Order: sequence, then structure tokens, then C-alpha cells
Amino acid sequence: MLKLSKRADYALLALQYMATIQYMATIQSGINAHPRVVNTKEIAEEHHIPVELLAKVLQTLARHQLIESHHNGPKGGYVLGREPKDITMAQVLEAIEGPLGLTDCSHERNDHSQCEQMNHCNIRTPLFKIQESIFQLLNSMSIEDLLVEETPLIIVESLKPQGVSL
Amino acid sequence: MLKLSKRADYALLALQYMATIQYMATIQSGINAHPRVVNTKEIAEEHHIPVELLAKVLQTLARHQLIESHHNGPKGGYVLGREPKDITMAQVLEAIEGPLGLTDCSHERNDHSQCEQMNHCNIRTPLFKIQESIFQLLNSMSIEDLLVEETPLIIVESLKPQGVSL
DNA sequence: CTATCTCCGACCATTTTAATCTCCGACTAG
DNA sequence: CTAGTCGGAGATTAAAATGGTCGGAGATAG
Repeated sequence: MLKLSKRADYALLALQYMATIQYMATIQSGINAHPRVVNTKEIAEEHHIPVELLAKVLQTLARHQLIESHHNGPKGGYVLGREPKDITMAQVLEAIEGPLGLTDCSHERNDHSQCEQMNHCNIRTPLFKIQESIFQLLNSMSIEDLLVEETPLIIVESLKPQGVSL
Repeated sequence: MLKLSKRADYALLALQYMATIQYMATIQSGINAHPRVVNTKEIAEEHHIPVELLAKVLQTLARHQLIESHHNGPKGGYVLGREPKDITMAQVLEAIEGPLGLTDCSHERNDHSQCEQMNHCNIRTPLFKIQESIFQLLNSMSIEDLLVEETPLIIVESLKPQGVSL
């Protein structure tokens, strides 16, 4: 349950790798160093993942401007599209897997297809609260948090206080 | 992303329904009332979901003692296995979908098969922390929290985050 | 210029997983 | 006995994830 797809895994691995490269460059050459452009093959080999799938993942990330593609022939590749701290988990996962929501009826207010069936659904509201908490959590962590050795645990306050009222 | 399976949806709907039945009975007949036994067909028809699938879901819930089956022929069915507040979301989801974890390597500390490949994985620790937070969140909510009055559907128009300038 | 290397996008094949349905056995109330 | 229940093993279908192939466009190095 709640397992990330491999595409999501690959995305995070790639972003972490690119952030690390960039971080190293900054340390060595100061803040103005242009980050090294890394290509798909390099990342794939580094992590032992299939090139073709990673290529698609990176294309998707580029389309969402999380990374930036450099069409420079043999020197082409990708760099991060913005600061690691400004690329949140939620953004990455939404780019890869589409808008996140626990239920089918979280997004489709335009085509009323699905919820015709779920008309007798009494669990929407609580589920939306859970969803909102998870979203908040994912937005509170960024690629930068993948760099450090130990990330501080983020506590999501219980939703209990809102309580039961019927 | 993060969408619940239908089986999980059905499980929550069924548990909410059973909890409601029980709650009503308590109101009407006092605390000692035996909760009414409800059968699969009733729940399925109430929510317009396929009986066969719901049957499996309920069987699974029974196997995990979240509900209790009564083999009473034509009067058979299910009741909650314990108090609504003692049935957490995490328990339900784990019963239906197996142990929850963002990554494949979350559980397999014994068979080292998978992580041989993911040996070059630098994102385990942060992911485990996210996972832990979600687990905590899901454990903080119970079936009791599903008993809230259902308000008109709140539209989540766009989950797109704040847009982040670069 | 040419050979080579990159990203891009479309398309296809295979595998895995989810969802649904079918059938039968055991049991029980009326 | 009859009809209705849960329990559980498949079969079937549908959908999604994963992985691979190909050709085009553009840039670089020689």
C-alpha cells in the first residue's frame, strides 16, 4: 500500500543525484559555478536502472520544468530547473504520477461520471482531510532534504481534534 | 498518485456503514444493545458496488479480526470486531492492501533480493521518514472519524501547488 | 561536412496488478 | 428440505506499469 512506482523512485534518485552534483560544484568552485550537465546514461548507469525508462522520467520532469534540458549534442543533458529546496516531493510525484488524491472523486468535478456511482459515499470528507495532510507533508519536503544525512522527522498533527459530530 | 484501490474504498464504506448501524442501535436501545448483523448484499446494494468484490473485502477484514463473521445461515453477516475508535485507518488499509511502505525495500529486511539492485539508493532514509509520518497519520484516524456528518461535496479545484517562481 | 552523441516523442511488447465474476462446499434458520 | 449465508479457490477481463524500439532534430568534435 502507498508504494511509489518505479518511475517515481527513479525520478527521486535522479533528482538527488543532480542535486548532489550541483552541491559538489558549489563547494568546489563557489556559488556561481555552473552546475555540470548530466545525461540520462550517466544517471542510469550510476543507479543500475534501465536507461529507456529513466529517459522517459527525465523527459516528464523537464516538461514540468523541474529540470532543464540542454540540447547540446554530445554534451547535452539535464540540470536542475531550480534550487533543490524549491523542488518539493509533491511536485515531483505529481509530475510523474499525476495529481494526487486518495479517491477517484478528488479531481473530476467536470465529468460527473464516477461519482454517480459513489453518490452514497459517506467517507469523502474524512478522506479529503487525510489527503490534505499527506499533501502538506509532501510539500514540506524537498530535494534538498534528500541530500542531508539525517532529515528531521516531520510530525503531522493528528486530525482527531476536529472530532465526531453527529 | 496515492489513490486508494477500490477494495480499500469498499472496506471503508462498509466499516462506516456498520459503525453507523451500531451507533444508531446504541442510541435507540442503550449501550448494551447487540449490534445488528449486516450481510454482504445489504452493504453492496446500499452503496451500489459489486457484491462479489465486497464479499472478498469483508472476508479479508474478518480474517484480520476487524470485523466478526456470524455464520447464521439466512441471518448471518458481520458486525464490527471492536469499537470504531479502535479500528484505525492504518489497520484497515494494511488488512486490505498489505503492509504499507513507499518503497519495495521497506519491508524486506530478511530477503535481500530487491535491494541488491537498489544498493546505490541514497534516498531510503528520507523516504522512510515520510512513510513513518503517513503511517502515524493513518493510525491517528479511526472508523469513528468516518461518522461525521457528510457535508456537501467540497470541490478541490486544483491541487497544483503555489507555482514556485524560478 | 560527417560521424556521433544528445534529447524528444511516438509507438509497441511484455509483465504485473486490479477488478470482476463463477462455482462449490459448509453451515444454519425456518 | 430449501433458501440464504459466509469461505475460499480459481477464471476472466481490464487496466496499468514497465521496458524496449525507432526515427527526427539539433549540436559538437574532428
